[in-house]
Amino acid sequence: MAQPSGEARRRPSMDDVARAAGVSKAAVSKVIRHAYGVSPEMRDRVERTIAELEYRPRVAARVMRGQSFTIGVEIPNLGNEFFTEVMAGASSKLRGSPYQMIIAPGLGDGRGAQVLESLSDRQVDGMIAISPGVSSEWLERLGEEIPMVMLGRHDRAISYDTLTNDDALGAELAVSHLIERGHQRIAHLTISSDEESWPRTPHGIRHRAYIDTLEARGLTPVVSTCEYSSASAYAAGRELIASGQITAIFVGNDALAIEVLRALADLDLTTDSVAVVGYDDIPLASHPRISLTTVSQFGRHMGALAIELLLERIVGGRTDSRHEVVTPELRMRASSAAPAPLLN
Amino acid sequence: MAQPSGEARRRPSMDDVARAAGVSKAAVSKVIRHAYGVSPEMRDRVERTIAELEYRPRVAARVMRGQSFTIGVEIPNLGNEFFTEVMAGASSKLRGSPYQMIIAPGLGDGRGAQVLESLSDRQVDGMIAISPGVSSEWLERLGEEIPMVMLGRHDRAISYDTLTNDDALGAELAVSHLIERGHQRIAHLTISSDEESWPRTPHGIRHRAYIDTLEARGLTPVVSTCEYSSASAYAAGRELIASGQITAIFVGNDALAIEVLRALADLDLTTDSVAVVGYDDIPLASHPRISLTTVSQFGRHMGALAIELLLERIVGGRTDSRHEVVTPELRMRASSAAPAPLLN
DNA sequence: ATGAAAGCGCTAACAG
DNA sequence: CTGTTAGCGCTTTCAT
Repeated sequence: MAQPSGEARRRPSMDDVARAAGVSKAAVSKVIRHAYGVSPEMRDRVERTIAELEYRPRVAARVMRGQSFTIGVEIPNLGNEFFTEVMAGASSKLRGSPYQMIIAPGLGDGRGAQVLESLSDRQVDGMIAISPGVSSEWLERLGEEIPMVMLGRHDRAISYDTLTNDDALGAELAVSHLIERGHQRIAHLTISSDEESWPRTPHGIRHRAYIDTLEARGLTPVVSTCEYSSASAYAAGRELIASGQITAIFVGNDALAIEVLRALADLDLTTDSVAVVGYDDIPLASHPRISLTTVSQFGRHMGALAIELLLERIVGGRTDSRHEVVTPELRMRASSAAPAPLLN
Repeated sequence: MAQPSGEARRRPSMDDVARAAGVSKAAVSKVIRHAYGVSPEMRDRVERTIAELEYRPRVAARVMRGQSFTIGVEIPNLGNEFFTEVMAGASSKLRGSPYQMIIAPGLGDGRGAQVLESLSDRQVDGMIAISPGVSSEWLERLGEEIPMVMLGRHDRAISYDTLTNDDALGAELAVSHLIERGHQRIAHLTISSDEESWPRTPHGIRHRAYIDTLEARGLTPVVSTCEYSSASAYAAGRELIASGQITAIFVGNDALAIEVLRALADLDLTTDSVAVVGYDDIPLASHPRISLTTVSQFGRHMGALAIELLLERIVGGRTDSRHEVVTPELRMRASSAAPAPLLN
């Protein structure tokens, strides 16, 4: 049975293995790194001892001299299925590689930099992040220290890679679709952020494209903003619906759009009264009970692609930056029916 | 502007700070650890230099001597909202503490131990995990090395804490509710696992309670199992519904229940034909389009509680184990209507 | 092919 | 109150 707890057992070190196997630490090190210069017999002996002692190298000690074999991923919000899809894509791409992924959840509001710093303090071999609210100057400096790929940033960085979808196209697809369905009074619900970075964030670009598409058709934009929370999206959506002035809402992303559907239902309305279109195509959007028209940006694929780019830097040694853009696609579902007569 | 990329800048070390400030490393160390024995002037000078050089201690070097100020969390599946709720609760509890949380996503099937090991290799100061598929002997050994709290394990461990909800009660609440609603032919859709551990996993216990509750009322159990995936749950749910032999399904958790709702809708049926009850009360369950009757086990609260238990060990030095049980509550919603006449 | 030794950046005794 | 010193467990030249 287990020993009395509290007496923390010390785990074996490389020295213990070396001693037990009657070889040098260097030999053990070579064996675990699959490095050259070890005879089959030695390898065998060492591996046997490692198994016997259940030895596992400590990452920290390893990091002091070499790599951590760790990829850090910063994710602003665990509750948004789009992000978890990206993680899933990344995770599956990493399978079979010696790299392990750790996720650092965001701290909300403008604290994205803190999370990136803490990942860097851990000396991950590379990182993937989704941090719209960090200045590109700051990121450029971080990118010089550590391989990095940023998702959803439209800046042409030189020290790190970016991976986005064509947000302008996606928003245009969404809005054009509503117009083609016959909608004239289309609102946009988006996430507010600071004036400074806003125009280059995904939401800022979608917003711009929404405005442009409407104006090109001579229609009037109606913009409402909310914070990045279910409650805020619900409230803003409800207000928009209750105004009775619109027949459709293009929402900044699916997670928020689903809150708008909630508000709609709470007002005893359906998407036949007010059409709703989202962005991301999270798995839930295809659920028949939700059936949300949306724009797919292929989250899983983006996650996998991000890992590819990162490994090109880490393993392949690439140092020039790449900027990949994924082409989004419209997913037509039941939430974007043709407009009913205006409520008032 | 940024330097040419590729020329990775070396980040300053404690030595650099000491040199620049004209003091010893020890002094710098004391300042960043807020340790005793530093004069205000020295503290001031060092802090100024730290800010100037933008110095941040490297976690790895720190770990070699002391703590990592990191809490590792193992989560089997990022896509399940219940788990992300637990994370959110944990994360909010950690705010303001010097500890940072990192999440290691599960690798699927029986590879839970691997993730725990890799967290331990990183020498996190403590860890929280949801690993039903790991033997308790193995966990006891790990618990002797590192403070640990396990969620959803019903074993009375001695080297680690456990935190569960009363799964037997929860399942009984769910099944009794269906019986009271008038259902007689109630199926159970659950997640299969190895014979060995199954009876002590949350799903095993819910299954047992389901059987017992039905039999106590003289009703016949109908059990279907699936794997931990949307597709598998969908298929199993669809088959159960198509059989036409049941009027209600108690599903092992909400994520799977939502797939059953999907199958139901795809068969052009509603919960008026086949009632559905889940487990967990994820945020989506309360969405009016879903309105899933379920059993709440207060995920956010559990996450926060897990951190509390862990900090008692890490900071407070507690070494005896605690085993907390949360009392679940039924959440009645529209998905558990009274039964319609049998289909065949 | 193998091992000895230096050192990564920090913390913790211990001296002064 | 401050600085010196000895490691923590690895990787990596560099001899042998």
